[in-house]
Amino acid sequence: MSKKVSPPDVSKVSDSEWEIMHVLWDRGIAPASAVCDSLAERFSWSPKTVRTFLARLVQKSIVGIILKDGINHYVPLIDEKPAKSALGRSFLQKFFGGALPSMIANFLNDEKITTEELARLQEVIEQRRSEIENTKKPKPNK
Amino acid sequence: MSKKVSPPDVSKVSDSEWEIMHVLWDRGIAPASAVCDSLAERFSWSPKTVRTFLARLVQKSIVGIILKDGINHYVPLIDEKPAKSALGRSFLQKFFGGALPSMIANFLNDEKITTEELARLQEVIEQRRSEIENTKKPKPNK
DNA sequence: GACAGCGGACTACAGTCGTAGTATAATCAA
DNA sequence: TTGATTATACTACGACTGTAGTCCGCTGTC
Repeated sequence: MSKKVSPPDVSKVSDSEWEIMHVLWDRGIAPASAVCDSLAERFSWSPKTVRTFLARLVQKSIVGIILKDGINHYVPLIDEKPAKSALGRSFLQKFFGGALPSMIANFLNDEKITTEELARLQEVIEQRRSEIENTKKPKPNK
Repeated sequence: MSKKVSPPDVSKVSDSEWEIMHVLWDRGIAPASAVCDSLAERFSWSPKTVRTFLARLVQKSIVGIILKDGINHYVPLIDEKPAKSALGRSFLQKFFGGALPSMIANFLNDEKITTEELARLQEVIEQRRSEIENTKKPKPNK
């Protein structure tokens, strides 16, 4: 019956741990050494440090371990999109009282944004809008 | 000469401290007791706790103290919009590689968003778009 | 078969955060 | 004036974070 033991809570994940998650989401599964390699480009963390983060993520049930060829391989236990959505919602709530347009306006205001990007934004929104329209009344009259 | 001693760094402010900032931004200036009152609606923090947060914000040069009528009044030393922008950019960078459309799409996807909100979003974007158009060529031909 | 290195589990340690308690000085009420 | 309240400053303390170090067992190499 898929009883939820302890629903992984994204709010427990620290900044550095998210960096680990990005790598794991990218690779799907990876041994610690590969995670270290991926991060080496952007951070100068000791492998020990990376392993500590991995261990903490495992403890938090955000990452799982699969033993393969005698060494630990790490896999994300939470999906990327839902996690980002949750974080986004939380951020939105915390700083803009949950009002998406208000947040967007803030982003648009001080960003050096191009009209092309704005056009892309409008596309995205327009598309979503029509999606909603279609699901709202799948068949106009049955 | 307005020499910047230590530029207040928004990344140093913790979650709880931001709640204090919201109140101070709202009120402009307030004694600790008023801050406590404002927060009492949404949190059950002891006044001691609130004062600790205030003190920490002062130490971080995010909030200033003005002595008035013999008691401390607290004032924000950073503006609301720039602070939120900085936080927004940082969030955007951390989770969406800085790609605004990508973030927006994420928000739109799993939110129970209304067509009204989408319409408002389009308005905001359209407005920003025409603003850019106008600044780009203030006078079509001079 | 003894040592060098790698991976893994456990330990360390200072700084930050959430959440107050204590001590002290000034203030108000009776 | 004395006792109660309040404001301010200082202290406390456990959990979480960043950043490793230690110890131990296995493996491959002379």
